[in-house]
Parts: sequence; structure tokens; C-alpha cells
Amino acid sequence: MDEHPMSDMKRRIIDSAQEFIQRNGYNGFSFRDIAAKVGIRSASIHHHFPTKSDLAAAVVRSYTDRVRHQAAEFEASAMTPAEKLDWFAGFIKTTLTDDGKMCLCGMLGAECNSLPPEVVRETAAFFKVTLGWLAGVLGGGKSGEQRARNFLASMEGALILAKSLDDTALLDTVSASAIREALR
Amino acid sequence: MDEHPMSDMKRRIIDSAQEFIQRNGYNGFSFRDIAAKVGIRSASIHHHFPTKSDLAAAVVRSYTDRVRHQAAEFEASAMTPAEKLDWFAGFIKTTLTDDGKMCLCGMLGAECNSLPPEVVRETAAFFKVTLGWLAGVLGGGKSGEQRARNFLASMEGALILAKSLDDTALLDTVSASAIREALR
DNA sequence: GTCTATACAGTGATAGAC
DNA sequence: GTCTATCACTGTATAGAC
Repeated sequence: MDEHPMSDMKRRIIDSAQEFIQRNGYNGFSFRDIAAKVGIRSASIHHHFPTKSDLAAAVVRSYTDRVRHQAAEFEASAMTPAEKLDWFAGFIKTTLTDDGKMCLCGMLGAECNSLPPEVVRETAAFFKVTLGWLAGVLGGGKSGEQRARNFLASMEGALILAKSLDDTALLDTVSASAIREALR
Repeated sequence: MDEHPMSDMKRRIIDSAQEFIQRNGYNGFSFRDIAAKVGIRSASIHHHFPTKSDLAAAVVRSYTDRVRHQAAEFEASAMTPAEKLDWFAGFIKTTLTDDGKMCLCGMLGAECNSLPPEVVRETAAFFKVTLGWLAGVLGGGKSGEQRARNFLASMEGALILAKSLDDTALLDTVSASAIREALR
């Protein structure tokens, strides 16, 4: 299906890097961390991704592609806006509960002052795609766009608060409010 | 006034470290960065703060103290809740426009998986104090607490989105919505 | 309280054998 | 495609002179 199907090792490196970035941030992981996880030496990572920024940019691109793919699937379905927002909130919640991770781009967005330019570009692209999808779900137009921004901001912020306070319930109540507000 | 007034150099180190953390995160600055900024050698920083976690914990404590102090000042004033939220939104906006910085604890909250335990504790304390103040402003009780969580989450998330997308207007519109919602 | 000097572990990245 | 070996550099932290 894809034009350039990815090698298995390349895929595993990206997945492992994504986990590390969500947990520790771009400045909080090393090629050696990845190497230990996927079972090859750190020098071999450079064969697949010449530099750390290449790897991180590929991680974000793969994340954005999943959003695009998911959005297209929803497009063809009979789900209501409420069901789509619920799905999104569940996805964010899994991020937190499945190992206390941050949203990939929430983490990179916070760090973006110390990120290589191409990673910043890919992070911005992720937010544009996600906001575009949410705006469509919420009816489009200026109102849809504004609701999308409010909703996504609430979710990203709620992740940070819930993680810091070690309070999963906080994420539940804030995301319930955000969904209610978005659909009002 | 204070029981243990802080030496001038200690103060400058804390202020400089705060700037670096807000810009690059805990894993994105070094003692040498601070040293270059305040004009002494990195070894001398250790005289004031033995370890990096000591320094970061002191930075967060100083930040929380300012919130406490500000809250006490507001307590004695005749400001309305709307004025207090406006002040808070303005404070957050300055953080962003004055050099594209993140909220100190928004940054640390995102990174908290890779932070020393005492820094995590201080970050949680900051959020508790800030949420407590906001809950009081918003009328207290369960409703006030929930409004405070929604409001603060929106502001933290809006900072991330605005920074990533390099879009100051996004912060303005999201914070205006958040204030409206909190006061509804 | 600040300095020089240094220890020692970790970093991203490269060269070249297999 | 993965390895070993190694590079130059940066990181936190310490010892001891001034």
C-alpha cells in the first residue's frame, strides 16, 4: 500500500524513540537508550537515521500520519461528533495511564525552543492537522476552529496537571468539561 | 522581612536557572550555561546549590512563593474575580511574548518522568497552591475547584499550542474563552 | 566565595571490518 | 545491516589553592 514500506528495524526504532520522547522529552533520551531497547548498537541506529533530529522528525511524521489515517477512517464512518471527541479523550487518557506518558507533541511543543528546526516544523504540522480534523468534527468555520483550539488546549493542559499531581481523575473531569463545552 | 534573606548571587543564579528551564527544560540547560550568564565559573555554582536538583527545587520554590505572595496581595485588594483572571492571563501572555518561554511548571510538569523526586514534589506543590488560589477566586467549593482545573489546563495547553504554532493570537482567544467559561 | 584543575560518565557521530 | 573502536565534546561534581 505505502510507496516506501518501512523496514522492521526502522519501525522498531521509531516506536522506541516515540516512547522515550513521550516519557523524557527530546533532551532526555540518547541513541544508546534506543539501542538497548531494540537490541542493536547505537552506531547502527545512525545507519537508519543519520542524526538525532532526523530520527525525531521521522517520529513526529509517523505520529501525524496516524492522525491523518484515523481521521480518514472516521470520515467514512457514521460516528457522531460526540463519539469522535470521546474517542480522542480516550486516546489521550491511554497515553497517561499506559505508563504516565505525555502527548508526543505536547512534550515537543513545550520543549520547542531547544529543538532542531525540522522537528519544530513537524510538531507544528501535527498540531495543524489535528486542529483541522477537530475543527471539521466541530462543524467547521470560525466557530469550529475556535472550539477545536479550546478543546485541544484543555486536553494538553489537563495531561500536564494530571501527570504532575498524579491524579488521573483530574484528566477525566477536565476532558468531560472540555467535550461538553466543545459540543455546546 | 524574610527570615533568611538570600545573597545576591544566589538570587541571580535562581533567576537565570528559571529562565533556562522555561526556555529549554530541566534537561536542556547546564551549570556552565548558568555560569556564563551570571559571570562566575560553573564550579562556583555548586557552592550555592550542591546539585542540579537542589537548584531546580529552589527555582520552583521561589516561583511558588511569588504566587503565594501575589495571592495574599490580591486577598487584601478590592479586585473582582474577572480582574484577577485577567491579571493571570496577562501574566501567562507575558511569559510567552517575553521571549517565547513556557510556564515554568508547565515545562517541568511535561518533563516530570525524568525529573529528580524533589523537583517533582515542588512542581506538584506549585500546582496545588495555584489551583487553590484560583478555586478561591472562583467561589470555592466543588464548583470552584473544577473551574480552576479547567481554567489552568486551558492556559497551560494554550501556551504549548501558541508556542508550537508561533501564534500569539491563539493564546489570546483561548484564554478569553477560558475566562468566560470560568466566570459563567 | 570564587578560582583552576580535574575526574569520570555520558553524548552524537564517524571509520572501517565483517 | 550490524559490529567494534574511537573521536571530540559536554555533562555534573569534587579537591584544594587563594
